Amino acid sequence: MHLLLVDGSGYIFRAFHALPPLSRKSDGLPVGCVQGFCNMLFKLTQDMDADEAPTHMAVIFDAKGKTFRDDLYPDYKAQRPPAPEELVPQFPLTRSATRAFSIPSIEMEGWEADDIMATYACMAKEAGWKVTIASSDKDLMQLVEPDGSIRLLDTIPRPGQPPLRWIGPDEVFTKFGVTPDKVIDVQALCGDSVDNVPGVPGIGVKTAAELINTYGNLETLLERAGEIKQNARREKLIANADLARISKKLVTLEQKVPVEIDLDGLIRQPMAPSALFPFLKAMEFATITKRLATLLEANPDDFEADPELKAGGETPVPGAPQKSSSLSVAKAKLAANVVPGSGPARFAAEEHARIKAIPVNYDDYEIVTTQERLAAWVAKIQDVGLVAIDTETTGLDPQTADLVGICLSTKIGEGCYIPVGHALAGDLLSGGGLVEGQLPIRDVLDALKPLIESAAILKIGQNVKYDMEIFWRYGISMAPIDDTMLISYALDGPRYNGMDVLADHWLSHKTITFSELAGTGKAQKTFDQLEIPAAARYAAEDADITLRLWHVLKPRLAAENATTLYETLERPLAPVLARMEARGITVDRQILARLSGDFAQRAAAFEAEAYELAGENFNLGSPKQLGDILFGKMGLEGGTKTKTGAWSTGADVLEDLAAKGIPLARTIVDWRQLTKLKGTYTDALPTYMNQRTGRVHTSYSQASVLTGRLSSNDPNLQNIPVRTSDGRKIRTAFVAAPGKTLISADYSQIELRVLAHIADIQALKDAFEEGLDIHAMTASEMFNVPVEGMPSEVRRRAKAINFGIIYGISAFGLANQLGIARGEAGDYIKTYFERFPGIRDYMDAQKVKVKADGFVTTIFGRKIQFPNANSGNPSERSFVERASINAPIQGSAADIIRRAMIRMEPELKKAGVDADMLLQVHDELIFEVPEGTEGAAIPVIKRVMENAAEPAVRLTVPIQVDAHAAKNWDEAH
DNA sequence: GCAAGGACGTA
DNA sequence: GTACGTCCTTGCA
Repeated sequence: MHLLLVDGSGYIFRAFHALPPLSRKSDGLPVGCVQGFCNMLFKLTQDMDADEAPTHMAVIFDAKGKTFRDDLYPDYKAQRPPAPEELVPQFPLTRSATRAFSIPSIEMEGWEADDIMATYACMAKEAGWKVTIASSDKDLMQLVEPDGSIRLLDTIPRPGQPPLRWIGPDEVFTKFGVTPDKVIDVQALCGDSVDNVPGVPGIGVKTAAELINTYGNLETLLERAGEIKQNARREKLIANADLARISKKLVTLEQKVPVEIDLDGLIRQPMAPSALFPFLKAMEFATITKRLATLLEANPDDFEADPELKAGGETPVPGAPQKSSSLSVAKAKLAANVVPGSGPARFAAEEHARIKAIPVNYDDYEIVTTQERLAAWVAKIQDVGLVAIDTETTGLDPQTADLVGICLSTKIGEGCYIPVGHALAGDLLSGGGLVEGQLPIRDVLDALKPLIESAAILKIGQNVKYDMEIFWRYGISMAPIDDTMLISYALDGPRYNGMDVLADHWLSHKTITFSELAGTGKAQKTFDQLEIPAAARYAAEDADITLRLWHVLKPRLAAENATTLYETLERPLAPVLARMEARGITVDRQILARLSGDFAQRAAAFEAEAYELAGENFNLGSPKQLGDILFGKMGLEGGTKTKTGAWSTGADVLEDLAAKGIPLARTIVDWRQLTKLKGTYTDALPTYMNQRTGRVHTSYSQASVLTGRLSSNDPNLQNIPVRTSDGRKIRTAFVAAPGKTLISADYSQIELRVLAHIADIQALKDAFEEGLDIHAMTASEMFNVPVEGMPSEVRRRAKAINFGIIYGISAFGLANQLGIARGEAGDYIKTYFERFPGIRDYMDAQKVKVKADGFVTTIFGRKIQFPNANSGNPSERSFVERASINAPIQGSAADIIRRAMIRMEPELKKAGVDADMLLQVHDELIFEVPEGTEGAAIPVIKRVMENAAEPAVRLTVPIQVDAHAAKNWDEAH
């Protein structure tokens, strides 16, 4: 891995003096630095590609406003004159240029670009990467590493010198007379007149280097200053020791900036003509446009100049002066870049309108059946550098379905289908033959494999995890990818899941449905049984529509500030989940079979008993029949109705009846438990065992939960019983493979900790800091009883209240949960709010926010939308209030474990630990490791999970993970 | 054959 | 009181 950081702000200032001035022809806007900047980006990527191509890249800018250095030393950078007028409009333009080149542009309020670069360099170094910083700023020289793993690259053009000049340890020594690690000590002494760092008056670089080399470091020097022979020098040092110390703080770069995008988010993206040329055209940079057109094999004439940026662009800005110089108009317009409805948002809206207007024409799709046409498609994909791709298979389970065809699209309106597995009709015995005219599957995969695995070609899909797993079974690793389903999820949540819904909503296009093609129910055909021409229309449409959706949705990420979420929390997780699904977990069939028998017998006994008690036979599984018997025939009191008017026979109702001495109620409860365990688990799980792997492979849905959690299905392995002893027996059937051991690692009280952090509740934070029993502590605070010897009932109530808080408490709900009166529950809540007043503030803030904005957010910026926050229906409204209180808590915890999962595999690898992540259950991760290595694996797993929030968010509560190893899940948990 | 409702397993 | 997925029955086609 190789990270390239570009010092954007540093470049602009230096280029301004080094480059000849240049004005845009049509309106005289000064753009010299912008052009130099574009040339530099182009040159950097070209020259470095030839050598050691950076795999990750970002341009870092200074943000406006104060930094910690201003507090440290109010005169810091005080003498700096205001930026020249010609430079001002070029600041935002260089940011636009960065985005046009598809490079992340990063700036953070309160931090200088240097600190952000130091942080990333430090992160990359820790990860064992190479780092190049494109800057010649001497303040960055302290980051240079003696082994060359971090180097600077001077990119300012200078006559008679090569365009790019490396700055390594030798160059640093030439400049400062010391090794890079001592640069800050030298700077502390000699100061810096440009930044107004004081240093020790009268000491320059030479003297400073001499002193530091003699005494080793600044502190030692200051301590032993009295030993210095030269009078003047000695007195100056003693008198100004504090100034030197402050200076050191000023020049020392912060390496722990809480950056929002982690390293993975900086992965290099291919340049997109649709982003690049509108910008370059608006700037009227002819030469570089031509060079990039050649490089990308794109036609700039296909693109219009960005209307926001082009000379005399239309968009009037509210409040902007009507008549003004072109310069101030440009300034005003650029400021409007951040206003919704302009800049990126406008671009996204225009793209949407443009794409939506292109009709779908099924006749334009191609069926590829010859090597020549296959080769032509391969060439086309290589040219364009991106491809929408979709696999058609014999089923929905990526671990068993076989490939039937592949569809591709590189340009909207075009698409092809490559059939490889359509089967001849016929009975089962004569099956196995393929329809003639299809290319051999091996030939097709051999031709496509280099593309699918090429780092230079972006694969775009809808629910790519599925295709990834299919291709993996054919020996192909799909990367890099973009997923329209995940982009949509990052933007809009699970609202428009599914390509048919996305196409309908964004493109107003109704796609061919699979049922239309293959029928429904038992008679539904599998894809291999379809006629190729019909299959091709459906399949090629999928690829074409996916590409259209990508063009519509991707620009919205930047426009709606969801890029970080998508790049750090969604896109990198998909391959991790794909691998977990592919691994599966071993389930002991015999244990389940024995349990099924046991449960069946005991259920039958309860069934007979129920008939006896009811005085008649009826279907115990029918709530309707049961309700009629209990509240009709037996005439019991206290029955409640469900919303459809049926008798309610839930477990809580039956428990109440049982307590009143109705034995039938207890019998039903027991029967239900056993049949539930049998039907949903012990009978069902064996049917999910994969013939090929002998394991059970769940499927995770990454994009269907409102709060950002995952969900698991087919089978759902996130609701395997644990609360009852019969239920836990099912967990003993989840076992480690021979020679392996399972590890279960779970977050302790993660949601309460997240609540303590978000709502800033000092009492809760202190309790977690001290490692107290949080429910007992709550009980002690609320009921004024000591934790020592606390009755379990008291603790139980406090626990229920804590959970209630997380769920957006109501007196009604708490009363139900605890079986107490509404009034009493209301008193509890009141007491709680009095003891922890911050909680009420948090809750009120969420309610206000959801009504005003229609969404709330997690600490990582995930938006959770509530479209009916202002519903006219009061119960719906209070439902949204409770959900808006819960969502940031549940969602932030979900984001934390997602981050842990994304980092887990590389960190295990780095630590030399062989461990396979198998399952996720919201706050728990299950691993499989070779027997005897659990001692090595557990500390790494705990470290990654406990530090998962950083560096994006520094939590103000400790995070605790408990991990255990055992042969089965029950014992490991 | 399918959708809705009820019930219940998990965090 | 939050967030899910699955099984079963029921009622309508």
